[in-house]
Amino acid sequence: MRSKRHTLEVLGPLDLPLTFSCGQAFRWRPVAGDGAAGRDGGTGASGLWSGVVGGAEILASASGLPPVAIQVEIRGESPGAAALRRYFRLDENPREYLSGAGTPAAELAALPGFRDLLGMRLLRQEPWETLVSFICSAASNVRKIAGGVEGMAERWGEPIAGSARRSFPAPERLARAREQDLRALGIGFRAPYVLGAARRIARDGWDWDSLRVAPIEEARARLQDLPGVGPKIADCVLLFGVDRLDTYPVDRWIRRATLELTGRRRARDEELEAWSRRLGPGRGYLQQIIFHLRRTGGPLPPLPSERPARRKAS
DNA sequence: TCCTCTCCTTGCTT
DNA sequence: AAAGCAAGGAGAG
Repeated sequence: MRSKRHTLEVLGPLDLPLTFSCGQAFRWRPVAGDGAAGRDGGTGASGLWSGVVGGAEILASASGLPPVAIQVEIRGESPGAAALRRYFRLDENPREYLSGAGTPAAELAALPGFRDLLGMRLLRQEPWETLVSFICSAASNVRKIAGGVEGMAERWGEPIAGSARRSFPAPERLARAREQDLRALGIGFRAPYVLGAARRIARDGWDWDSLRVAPIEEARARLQDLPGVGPKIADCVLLFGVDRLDTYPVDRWIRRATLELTGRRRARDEELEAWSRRLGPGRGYLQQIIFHLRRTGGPLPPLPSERPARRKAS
């Protein structure tokens, strides 16, 4: 099968390495530099990335100066250029999530380093793969999660024509796996959760589309009914898998960062989530940037509007 | 109902 | 080298 190529024009800033490595997706990896070079040590210095979307391997790279674009080469069943634009969320400009001067979102954007991260694109990923990925994320790290997800694809996924990679296996396929074989991939105590979720969905069916429009509390409750899915993972699935940017997943890093931003010493997760609503409808995207900012840039200063008023000396 | 504690795998870090 | 730690969840108390 001949591979197809597309040039996807980008609205707004774009940082492909950040987009693929920030912890939202787990099947993108740098392609070693081609030819005699090949000495980037897997750092992606060649600028070329390989990922799997549906039944296709996508080779992606960012083209140079404005107009910025993503060059893609597709192997396997092409999802089509329109679907890839959706996947990369190229129809939106991330700056829109900061609109509204004087709002907490705008204050966030003023923090040092924040603007440099606007090239992070929130991918519209496949819900089922997102669910499994984040079930595996419990008390883990990006590297281990990626190993587990890739291992499931290698073992139970469908081959992709013209590619060495495989699609992510459907729930019905994972439901037939043995727990022991899942554990062999290194996902440990999360194996029975993955298996349980796969079996439930394979047996009872699952309507992802209704999660896209359901009231957020109802959507969260439905996901949390699955084994291995609590509040944090439910929110991640909603955010990354069904395009619900009106979620604010609270993990230990976001908890710490949000406490700092609000200038509070302690708060329950629900209170942090309630505060996040002031960040507007794009708070899920902002969460992802805050996460990265907090992990790489140290403590965050309180936002001006949240800073407790200083008492005047009497 | 809500909070806190412990256990659960694995592998890398200190 | 033993202990700590990592994008949590489930179960007990």
